[in-house]
Amino acid sequence: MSQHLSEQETIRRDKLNQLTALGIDAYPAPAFDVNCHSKQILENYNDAEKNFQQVSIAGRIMSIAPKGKATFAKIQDEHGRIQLYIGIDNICPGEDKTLYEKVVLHLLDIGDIIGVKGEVFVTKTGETSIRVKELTLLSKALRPLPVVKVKDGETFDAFADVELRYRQRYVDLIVNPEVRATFMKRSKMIQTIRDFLNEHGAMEVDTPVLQNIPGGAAARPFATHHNALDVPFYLRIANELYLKRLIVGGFDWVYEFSRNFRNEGIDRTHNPEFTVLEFYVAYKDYFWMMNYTEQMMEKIALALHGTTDVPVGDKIISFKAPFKRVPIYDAIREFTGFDVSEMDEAQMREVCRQLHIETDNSMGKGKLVDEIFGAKCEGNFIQPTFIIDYPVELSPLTKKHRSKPGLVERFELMINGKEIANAYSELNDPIDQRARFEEQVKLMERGDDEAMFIDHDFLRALEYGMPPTSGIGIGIDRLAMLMTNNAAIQEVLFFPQMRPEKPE
RNA sequence: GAUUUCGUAGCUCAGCUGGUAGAGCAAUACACUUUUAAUGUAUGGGUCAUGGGUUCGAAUCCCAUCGAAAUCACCA
Repeated sequence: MSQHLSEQETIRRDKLNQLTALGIDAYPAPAFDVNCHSKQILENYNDAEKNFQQVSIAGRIMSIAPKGKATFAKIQDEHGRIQLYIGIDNICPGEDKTLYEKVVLHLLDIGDIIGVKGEVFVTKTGETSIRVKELTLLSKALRPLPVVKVKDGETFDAFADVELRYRQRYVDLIVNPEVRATFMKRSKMIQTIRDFLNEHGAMEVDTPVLQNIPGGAAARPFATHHNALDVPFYLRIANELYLKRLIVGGFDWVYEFSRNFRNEGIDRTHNPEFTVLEFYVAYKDYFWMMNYTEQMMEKIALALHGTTDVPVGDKIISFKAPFKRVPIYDAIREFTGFDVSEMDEAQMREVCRQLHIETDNSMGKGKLVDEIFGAKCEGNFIQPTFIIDYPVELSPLTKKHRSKPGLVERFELMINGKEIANAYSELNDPIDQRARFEEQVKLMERGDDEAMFIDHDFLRALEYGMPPTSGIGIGIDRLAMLMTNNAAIQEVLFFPQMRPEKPE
């Protein structure tokens, strides 16, 4: 297959051939022993002590500026950038000046990965640098890297085209340090959560992604097919029903970072695959879960920012526990003036009409409440707020409220006007659960294409007895957006889904 | 899915009401052994997203297609 090459690509391939002709392997096999990183040197070098006199370091050339018989280059390793001073007499002490005159001056490019050995010193202009004594090419780059320059905090020629950045995330990561920082934060966030759960005795588990009956959420699944069994499978939309089976099985606290798949639109807050942390704790209820959740959120904010005040857009969000708790009907009353708590479906439909909210016949009472809340209330909860006590119609897997008829023991955690987590006192009454599933079937018959299927094995599990349990799902990508101050989910996913590109 | 905007050199962009493509960085060559967005001089680099149409003439106007972004709808 022939490939169209740009001028610069052709030149680099020619350089590769020249290197080969000089007997230099552009992709050598031997390990290159690294004994320090850029950051270690920059933070710890002491010019009086003359430490770091035998460093061995590797990285990617980010700039290279020949100045006659000396060349300045900057290499980037995982921890940052450091300047190299490559003097002809340092790397070519003998008669043969080929390495400098040919390789350094003509055959090395921005983007190449090299390993160097040498001593650290400070240049006249005060920049801690490495005087290179040995230089080894470790990998030749055949494509030119975008060259981003920064001066006085101002960035020039930023590699900023979002399509290119997402499709070629590797380039984005090389060239944009703040992108790298976002993903490091995301990783640290997940680590903090995992540590927090493990400290409290939770067990991390794995449950099926391929499911016969996609359950645990209201969403349209991806369908696939298993050839050997000749049966349809669905990619999971949630792992809830499997984790509850494990609670039945006798594990009292299980969690999973669940990659979920939903066959819906893509926009700046939706990717077809996304990550939800779900965990279930036996013998707890949703009040316990609210307490635990706010502690966890506070811990995450502290781990990532060193404070509970987190900047998000032009706002500061305080993750300081405790968070406000607002019953959903109170929220609706506050933002619409209507008390819908005692209304029937027809009255509620009239309220929707007055509020200019579109409804259709597939919507039951619970769905109408959800619509009103979504349209008029949700966006107002900027600071972390638990919205509690949802209508039973909306929550087929949730235990009925201990004292409020028609409601369930459920909360959603709203932050910056978006739902971040959803939790319940789990429904463990198998008779009630069967009735709720049957309600879902009726909704499906009314045309709700997101109503849940009956999962008979899950009912069977409940019939063996599940302890009272509280469970939660936390949108990890959404939380990462908040914690890294990014408005697009694509910014916190390494490889967001996009339409396939045309072949080059 | 709808609407709007965008797609020009490796990257970032300019190119007014149509006259046949330009800058900075990057690249190539030369000079320079402590530079800092290095500098100086010279040079090369483009099926202007793709395919049609209008026109004497299209990067520019029109249509379609592909890709992206924003807003909306649905959802987490």
